[in-house]
Amino acid sequence: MKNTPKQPARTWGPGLHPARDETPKTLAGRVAQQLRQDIIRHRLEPGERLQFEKLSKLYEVGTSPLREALFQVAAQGLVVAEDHKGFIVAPIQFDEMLDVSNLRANLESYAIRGAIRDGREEWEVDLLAAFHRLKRAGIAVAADQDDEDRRTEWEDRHREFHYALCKGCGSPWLLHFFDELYDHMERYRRYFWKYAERAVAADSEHEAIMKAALDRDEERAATLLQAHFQKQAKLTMSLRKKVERATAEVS
Amino acid sequence: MKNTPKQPARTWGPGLHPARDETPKTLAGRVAQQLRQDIIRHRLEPGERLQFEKLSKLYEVGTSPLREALFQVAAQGLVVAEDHKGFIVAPIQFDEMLDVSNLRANLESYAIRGAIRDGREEWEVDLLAAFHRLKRAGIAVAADQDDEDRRTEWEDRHREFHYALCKGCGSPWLLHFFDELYDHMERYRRYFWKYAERAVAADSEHEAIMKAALDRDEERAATLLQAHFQKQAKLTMSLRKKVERATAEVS
DNA sequence: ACTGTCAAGATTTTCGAAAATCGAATTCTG
DNA sequence: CAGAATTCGATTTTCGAAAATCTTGACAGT
Repeated sequence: MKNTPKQPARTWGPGLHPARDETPKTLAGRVAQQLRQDIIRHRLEPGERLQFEKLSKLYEVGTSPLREALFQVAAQGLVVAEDHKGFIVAPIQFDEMLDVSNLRANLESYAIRGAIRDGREEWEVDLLAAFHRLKRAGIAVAADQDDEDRRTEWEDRHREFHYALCKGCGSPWLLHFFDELYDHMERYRRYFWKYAERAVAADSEHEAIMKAALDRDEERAATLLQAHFQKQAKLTMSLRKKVERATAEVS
Repeated sequence: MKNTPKQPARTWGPGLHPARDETPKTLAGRVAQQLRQDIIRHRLEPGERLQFEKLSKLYEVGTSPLREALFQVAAQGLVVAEDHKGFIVAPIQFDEMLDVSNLRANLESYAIRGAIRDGREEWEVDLLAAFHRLKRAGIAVAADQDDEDRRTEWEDRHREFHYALCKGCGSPWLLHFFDELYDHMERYRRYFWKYAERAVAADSEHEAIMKAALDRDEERAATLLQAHFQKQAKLTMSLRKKVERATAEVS
């Protein structure tokens, strides 16, 4: 028996995904993560120019890893690259936000249907746990609306809850797209924090969706999820006007 | 009136997309395109290790642009990166192919519905033109099944046809995902060319879909599109077995 | 006053060598 | 002899400087 398989002996990497949780061992990777965070959290302003000299000092790395990091984040759309002109933080565009929201609605509906059909017990358990954590975080936020850390905590739990909903579908590509889209959505949500007086908890909606999912009721779950997104979209649209007035004053 | 808008004066890049057609002005970008092509067209084998020295000679560039190119393509999933271990060409995984196919079915259905609702006359015209070109390319392929160039031509037209279907939906993000997924799908399709005796033209299906779209019949168009994908999936599943037998013999 | 050309300055992109990391073979230890 | 620690060669990653490109502003011509 000859040992010459066409595929390499060890099935190297995963199919995809840098695996969200594990920290990169390389400088470029670490900088990429920091960049993502700094953009989503608005430490870097939308449309801001990202010059190598500045970033090099800020993150304390040379140009090579910095450049690689920028390309990684650019592939995700959080920064925009133009040849020989440099990089900028992706500008805020409300139309894009709507686009992202709509796509998420479609994608997550599709995912939840798949999960309800194929999801195993592990999926159910994880989902339940994720909701529990989301609920607790929601209570904490309600207690003090202005606590940045609590909102961040809630934001993380919120992501994990939606992720848990989708996870059972067993589609790596879908989960990959989920990650990309969610980052953008979070950026927009945080952008609104500055203008919205109160956080919209909507935990009851989340609970209803979860219950439908655990009941294995495809139609109900998908419908509720769609409604969830639609409501959110309407809310942000109304905020949009407020923001546009506010920014109009500035200029 | 003070000139200090928060957003930069010129609305720099587009929201997204390196714009498929235009050739990059930078070495890194060019190499990235070549890499994509070489992977999709199987000039580089699935699972093959991509060492800097080799690629550096092959593409005649230094390590910096090469590295950047690899990251760009890795973000797309055509190569897999692992820290301090290097890059490999993404392995062929039939499960992934199914995943990609299913997601495409969902995404393109969603897109075509949007296009039928919102698509303007320009969309209709482009779609018609795309189909015409696809048809001609199909005839050329039928005349000589083994002509590599004709199959490539058909493949390009096929992509453009499906793209034209989706384009009217006006969702940049969806079109972005379309691009990513299609590249992978094409790679798998080309992989099968080695094992399939005859190309499956299925132009009649394409025509039916187009007509439904031009009739602005959402349901019919979406249903036909879904069926189109389902049929394709079944076909490839049967080929899969054949391929697995063939590769089993090799090892 | 308007337009186009050209040089200077600033910035990005690329190269080539140095540093860091990994995997495997080798040596040391119990 | 088994298992842990170590050294070595190969490869990736990073740095710093050189080359290429773009932008700005001055200047000349119409």
